Amino acid sequence: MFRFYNTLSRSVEEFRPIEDGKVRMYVCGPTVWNFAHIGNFRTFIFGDILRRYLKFKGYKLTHVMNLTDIDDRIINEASARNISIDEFTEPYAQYFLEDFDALGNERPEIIPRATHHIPEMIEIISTLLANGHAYESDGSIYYRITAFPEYGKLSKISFSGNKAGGSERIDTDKYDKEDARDFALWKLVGPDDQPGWDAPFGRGRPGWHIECSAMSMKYLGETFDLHAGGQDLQFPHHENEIAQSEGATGKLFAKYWIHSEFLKIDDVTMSKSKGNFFTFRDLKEQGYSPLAIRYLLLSVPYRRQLNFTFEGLQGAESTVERLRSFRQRIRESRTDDFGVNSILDERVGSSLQDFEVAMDDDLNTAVALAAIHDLVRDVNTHMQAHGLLERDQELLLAAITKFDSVLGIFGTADSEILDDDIEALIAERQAARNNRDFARSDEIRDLLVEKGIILEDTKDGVRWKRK
RNA sequence: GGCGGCGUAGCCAAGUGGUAAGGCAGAGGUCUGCAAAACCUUUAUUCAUCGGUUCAAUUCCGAUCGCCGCCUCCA
Repeated sequence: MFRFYNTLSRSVEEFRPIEDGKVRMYVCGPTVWNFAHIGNFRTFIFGDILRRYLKFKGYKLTHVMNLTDIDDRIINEASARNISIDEFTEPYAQYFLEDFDALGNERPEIIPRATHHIPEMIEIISTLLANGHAYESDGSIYYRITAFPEYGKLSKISFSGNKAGGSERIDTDKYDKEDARDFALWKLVGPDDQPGWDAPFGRGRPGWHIECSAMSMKYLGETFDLHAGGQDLQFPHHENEIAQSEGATGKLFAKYWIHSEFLKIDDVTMSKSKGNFFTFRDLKEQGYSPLAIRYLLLSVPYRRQLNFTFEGLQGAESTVERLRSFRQRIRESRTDDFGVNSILDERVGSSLQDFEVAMDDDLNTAVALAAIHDLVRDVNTHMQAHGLLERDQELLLAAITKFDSVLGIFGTADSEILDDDIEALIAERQAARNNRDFARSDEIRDLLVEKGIILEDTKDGVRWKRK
């Protein structure tokens, strides 16, 4: 049973896809020209974990994540440089995707760009105009919220009593709209030399929400299973997507909505306006590893606001290292005996079960990680006393692979091959140690550290790992 | 003003109506030429405060204090 909190119903629900065994999900991606900060990546990492876990559960997946390229600044900048939007955004998209990959995320099946879907947007807007959910004013097209009584069902925002201490924006909007809440679907572009697209209802640019309606429905159908994104997108972005899509089709847009919480930095919310945000690359340049960053970001369940501190990141670094060492130790452990050790057999089984129960419970990554840590500790203790049997080794490596197919925190396996000169150095050091020439032996050890190889002497002989 | 979240050890945090997961850091120990790794032991009579309900509350209810988010095209 896989349960999670559905923003739409505001309750924890059992997950039932519309079509048996098949899940269609949409995640709102970043605006390409923004350099995604580390908080953005928490949302994408949880999108990735959701994706991986659905696969873990055996669902066939179609996962769409857009890269928004229709921001006014992008259009204007590309135009000013006299290059296409694609030419302008490509380097930024690549930059983002490099970070996305480096953090261990699997690429979604489809990563569409808004500017390639203008006809689909125009089609929805035309439908909305035809059925009375939209109207023209001063050449622009607006959504008619009064025509969609369910407006606000996702965010539960009431417009009746929220004016006093809140936004002035709604009342002072300069456009001539029927209702203050109405939002733009298509913004008129006046002179022909301004960048814009031709539409039956005039030359213009799409509004800020229509792209996600157009692309999600194009690739996933008019009704699909999951829609995810950062918590801040809940209103107005996702609310407006619902209004547009359901206004046009008359059908349910997305069955489940999942919003991930923000990050705090040393107890203060990270935001552009506060200027306290780091990008992934900032942290990487400071020497933190992608795995540790990923670990830290996913160590707190997605609906909790994680307090990001450098102390915590340092801790994540240690934890990840311990997990990797564990896997390497298992892989390298000697397995002279054959047979089944029933104690470990059961232990591994219960651990996998604990892991799955935790993930089933609204993707509780904190508890899922605890299941892994418990296993690591118990196996270490066991190994210390009894060593491993071949069967144990297989079981454990398979379990780790299974955990990691969901979390992606163990990283790729270290290369098993060392250069000949490093092999020679290790051998020379062993010889020196055997002669109790510890000065030379330590000298070689330091030398190898410089080359990124860390040696550890164990009772089974020397072990190495890459830094 | 409207809607929502949070306050648990030095830090990050899970969690439940029956008496506190896990990680990091710290301390002591085993092992080691040293180191590293690993392992063992240890660190909250207590879960913001005050009331209430209950045989029993950190967990439910109320109040108070503190912090945060959205309502403003930052995930």
